[in-house]
Amino acid sequence: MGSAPKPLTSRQLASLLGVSQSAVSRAFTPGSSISADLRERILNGANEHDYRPNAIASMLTKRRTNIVGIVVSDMQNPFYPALIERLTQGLQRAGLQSLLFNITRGANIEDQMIAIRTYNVDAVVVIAATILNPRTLMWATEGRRSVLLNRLGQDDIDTVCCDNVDGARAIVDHLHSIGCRRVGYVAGLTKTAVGMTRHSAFTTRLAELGMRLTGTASGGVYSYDAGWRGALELLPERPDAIFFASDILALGGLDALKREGAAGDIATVGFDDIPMASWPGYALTTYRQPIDAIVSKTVDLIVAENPETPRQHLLVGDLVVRASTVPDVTPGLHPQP
Amino acid sequence: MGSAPKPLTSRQLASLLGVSQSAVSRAFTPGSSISADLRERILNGANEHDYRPNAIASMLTKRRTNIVGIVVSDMQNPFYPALIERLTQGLQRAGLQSLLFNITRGANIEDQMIAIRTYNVDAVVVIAATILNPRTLMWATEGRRSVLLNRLGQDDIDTVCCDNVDGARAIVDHLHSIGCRRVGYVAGLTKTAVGMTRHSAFTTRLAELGMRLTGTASGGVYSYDAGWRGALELLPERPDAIFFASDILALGGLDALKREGAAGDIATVGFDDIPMASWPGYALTTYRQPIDAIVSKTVDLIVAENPETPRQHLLVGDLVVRASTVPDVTPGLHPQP
DNA sequence: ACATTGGTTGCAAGCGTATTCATTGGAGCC
DNA sequence: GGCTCCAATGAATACGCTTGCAACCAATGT
Repeated sequence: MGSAPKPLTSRQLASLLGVSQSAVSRAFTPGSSISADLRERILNGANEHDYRPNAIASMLTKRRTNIVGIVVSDMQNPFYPALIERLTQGLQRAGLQSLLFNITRGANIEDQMIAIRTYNVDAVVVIAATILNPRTLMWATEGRRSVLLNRLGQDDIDTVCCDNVDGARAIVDHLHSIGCRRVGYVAGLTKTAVGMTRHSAFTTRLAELGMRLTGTASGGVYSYDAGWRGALELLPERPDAIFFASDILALGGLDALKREGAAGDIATVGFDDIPMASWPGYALTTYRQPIDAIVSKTVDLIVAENPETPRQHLLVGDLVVRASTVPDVTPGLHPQP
Repeated sequence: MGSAPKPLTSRQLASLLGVSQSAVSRAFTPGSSISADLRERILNGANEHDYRPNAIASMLTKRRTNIVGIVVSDMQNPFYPALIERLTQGLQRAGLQSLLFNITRGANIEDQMIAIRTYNVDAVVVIAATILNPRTLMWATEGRRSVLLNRLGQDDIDTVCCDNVDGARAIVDHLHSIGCRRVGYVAGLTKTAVGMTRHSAFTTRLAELGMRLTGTASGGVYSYDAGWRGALELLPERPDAIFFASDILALGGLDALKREGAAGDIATVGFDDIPMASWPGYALTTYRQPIDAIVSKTVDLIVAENPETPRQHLLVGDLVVRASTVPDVTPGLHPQP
C-alpha cells in the first residue's frame, strides 16, 4: 500500500488525449452533446490511463451526491438488519450508496441530524421506529426526499409500511379458524403509530369475531426479554393463544411458555417473519412482512422525479402458518439457502 | 416540505457579517489562526442565519471525506449486524460516517469496488469474510487506510481479529474440565484464515490434552441450517461434545440434537456470543468476541496518523459458560437491557 | 523612538468537474 | 452557390470551501 498515487484529473487526461476537459466530462455524461467517435476515444483513453471521474467534485457541481442516508435505531430486533441489508442492495442496484446513521438511545441526536444535513444526502430513509420526534425529523430532511419505513407519519411525508391492519386481521382470523377464543396480546412499543395500529386492528377483529381479549402486556420495547416477561404476565389468565406484536417478542414468549410447560396449550403468533421464526426450534406462525415490496417501493419513491400522491403506501404480506399454532404442520428443516 | 430553501454559503454569511469568507472558514476550523472574538461572533452569526459549512466542498479541498467504507457480505450471521452497529457508533463518536457496501454473492463486485474508489472514502473496513479476493481488495483500498476485521490477511494490511487460538484453547480446556473426551467439530467456512485457525488450534489442543476428535463436518457457510446438518452428521460417532465454529452453527446444531433427543448427552459450544446464545432456550456456552475492544482498536487504527507495526492485532475474548455444557448453570433470564 | 515579533486578517489561487456560451464546420435545402 | 440550421467542440466560469501568502497592527525589546 504505497501512499496515494494521486489519480488523474479530467484536465490531465484531456491534455494527454489532446481534447478539451469538457470533452472528457461529456464522455462520462450520458446524453450529453458529444460524437460517438470522440466519446469512445476518450473512454478508451480513460481506461488505459486508469482515469475515473472524481465523485466529490461532481457532487459539488451537480448538487447531487447519489447517497441516501439511512437512519436506524433498533438494530437489536433482527428484522431491521434484514431490512437494511435488502435496502442497501436495492439502492445499490439503483446506483445509490447508503450512509448509515445510527441513532443511539440517549446520544446526541442533534449531531446526527446535523451530519445528515452537512453531508448533503439526496434522500433520507428513516427506519428508526422511535426516538426521533417529528420536528427534528422534518428539520433534518428539509429539502430532500425522505421516506419513513414501517413508521407512520404526517401526510406530507412519503411512508412505506407493512399493512398492519391486514396482518392483525389475518392473524386473528387464523387463530379463530383453529379454535382459539381467548387471546392475549403482548405489545412492543406502545406509543408508536405502528404499535397502536397493530393493537387496535387486533382488538377490533377480536371483537368482530366474538373472541375474548384475556389481557395485554406492554413490553415497552421489541426484545426477547420483553416477550418473555409479557408471556409470563399473561399466563395466569390462561389464554388459548397469544399474539406478540413482533417475532422477537414471540420468541422470548415461546421460550417462557416452554419453560412453564404451557407451550403446547397456547398458540403463539408473531409478526415480521424474521429468519429465526422458521427455525425448527420455534416454528413460529407469523405474518411475513413483504420486504422485497417494501424495498422496491422505497427505491422507487427515492428515484422518482416528482412525489406521488397519496404518499402513504401500505403493502400487504402473508400469513405463514407454522407449528406454533398448528403443531402438525411439518416443522422440518427448510431447504438450504 | 417546500423545496430547497438553498442554504447560505460561507461567502454570503461573510458579507452579512462584514468579514471575509476566509474568516468564516477559519471560525469552523479548530486550531486555525483566528481570534476568539471573531470566531465567536461568526459562530453566533452562523447560528442565527442557519449557516452550516458544506461538507462536499470541504471534501474537495481537503481531500478528506470523513467517510469510512464498510464492506460487508454476510449479514445473515447475527454476529455481523451486532458488530456493524457498534462499529458505526464508534466511528460516529470519532466524527466519521459509515458508507455501507453490501457485497452480494455473485453480484458485480467490480461495481462495488469502483464505487469505493470514486467515493473517495478515507478508509475501508472489510468485514466480508469471504468473496473478496486479495487482489480486488488491494485494488479497492489502494492508497487509503484499510482494516480487515475478523479476517486475516497479508502482513501489510492492518488486521483486527479475535484471538481464535486463545478461544479454541479455552473451549477445549473447558470441555476437558467437564469430562468430555470425544469431541466433534462443525466447521463454517473452511477456506478462510479464520476458519482454518479455529480448526487447527482446536485439534492441536485436543491432541495436547489427549482427547479424541470423533469427526469433522464442514458446514461450508455460517448458518443455522449448516449447523443442523453438521450436528446430524457427527451424531453416529456418538461424541460427548461438539464444538461449532460459530454460534449460529451451534444454534442449528443444538436444535438438531434436541430433536434427536441427544442434546442432554452432548455438550455443545459455539463461538462469538451472539445475543441468541444467551437466550434461555439455548443457553449456549461460547467464546465471547471482544466487540468493544475490536471496535475501538479499529477506530484507533483508522484515525491514527501513521500505521503502527506490527499490523496484526489479536484480541482475546472470554469463555462464557452456560447450560449447554454445564446444565446446572442457572439459565435464568438475564437482566433487562 | 524604532525595529522586531507574533498573532490576525483578507486576498486570491486552487480543489476537479459540470455546464453555459460562443464558435466552428458541415449537411441540407432552394 | 449561398443560406440556414444543427451537432460538436472548446473556453470560461461556477460550485463552496481551504490555505498559502502578504499585509497589517499591537505589543515588546533595546
